[in-house]
Amino acid sequence: MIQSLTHLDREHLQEALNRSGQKVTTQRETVFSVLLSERDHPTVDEVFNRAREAMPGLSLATVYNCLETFVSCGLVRQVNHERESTRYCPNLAPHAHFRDKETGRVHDIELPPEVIKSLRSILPPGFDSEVIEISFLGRAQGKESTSN
Amino acid sequence: MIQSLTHLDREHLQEALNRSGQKVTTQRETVFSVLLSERDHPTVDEVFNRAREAMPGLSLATVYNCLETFVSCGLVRQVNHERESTRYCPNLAPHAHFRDKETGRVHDIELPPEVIKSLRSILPPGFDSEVIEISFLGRAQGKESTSN
DNA sequence: TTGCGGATTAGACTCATTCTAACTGATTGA
DNA sequence: TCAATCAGTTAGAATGAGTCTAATCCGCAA
Repeated sequence: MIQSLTHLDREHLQEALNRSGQKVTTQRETVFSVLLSERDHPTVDEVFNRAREAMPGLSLATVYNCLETFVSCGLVRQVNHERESTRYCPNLAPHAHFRDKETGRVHDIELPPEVIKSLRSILPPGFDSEVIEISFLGRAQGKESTSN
Repeated sequence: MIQSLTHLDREHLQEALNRSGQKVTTQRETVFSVLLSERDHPTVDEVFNRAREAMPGLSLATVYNCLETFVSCGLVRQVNHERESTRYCPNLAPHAHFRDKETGRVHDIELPPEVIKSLRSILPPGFDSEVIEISFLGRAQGKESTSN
């Protein structure tokens, strides 16, 4: 079930869109609330299906557009695993991803600053990186939480 | 220009294929030597084009098959970046990848064991990972080497 | 109220990858 | 020696995530 946006989330959305000169639309609100309602790193298709419950006329292209918009204005992160469909994640804190081999589920793993620092330190001189992607593949026992 | 396999490399190939019950073929030798000749993380298409210089009849499907075979018997690693074409890398030592935003070139970054350890240590209890993928995105100045 | 520009839409298109089914060629064993 | 077998190869078709296109929609400002 999609929860509608809290006042705070709506503000967050509006602020980020305005900052990059884009508008708040009901489609964007709907897609954004899908991402916030169940933080399980859905694919475009999953977002599409969930969003249509609230907004039956919504088109797949729009979901692609909305998600791309969110990524470009820094509201949401893309998560890629091998060549599987791209997944989307509204957690902006620095974190790695853990992909459960068995369930396919993706968990967020908090990334302490000192680990980020030690990673940056392995870069030879002259290499300057803005983005570091870290993903684990393995098994997660117990833990039914979908994490975020 | 594709160099033909050294005696050692040919043995390496044979050993790995035999271990998983598969055969050495001239196609596999050709594709393997393409990977070793220029360690620049080529895409399937690049491998295909280079390999055809030495073996004009070679088909794309075979290149896919060979590379898949090498991956499955642990001779070669796949490198994925966002949703771009998969690249292939015959460096089996633990390493991260650095993708140059400007040139698109991929460099290998050595991964010291203590960094791997510190990464593993951020996993909560119950999470067990076999594979860790680390990729940097940024700019590499100077350094014309294609690294491996 | 009209016009403008951004957003949305359906459907066509792309292109990496996978699948399929036929063929090849080496090996086995009768 | 010949046929059977079987892994590997091949061309081309199929798949499917994602992108593009061109038409339409909608909200706002003149």
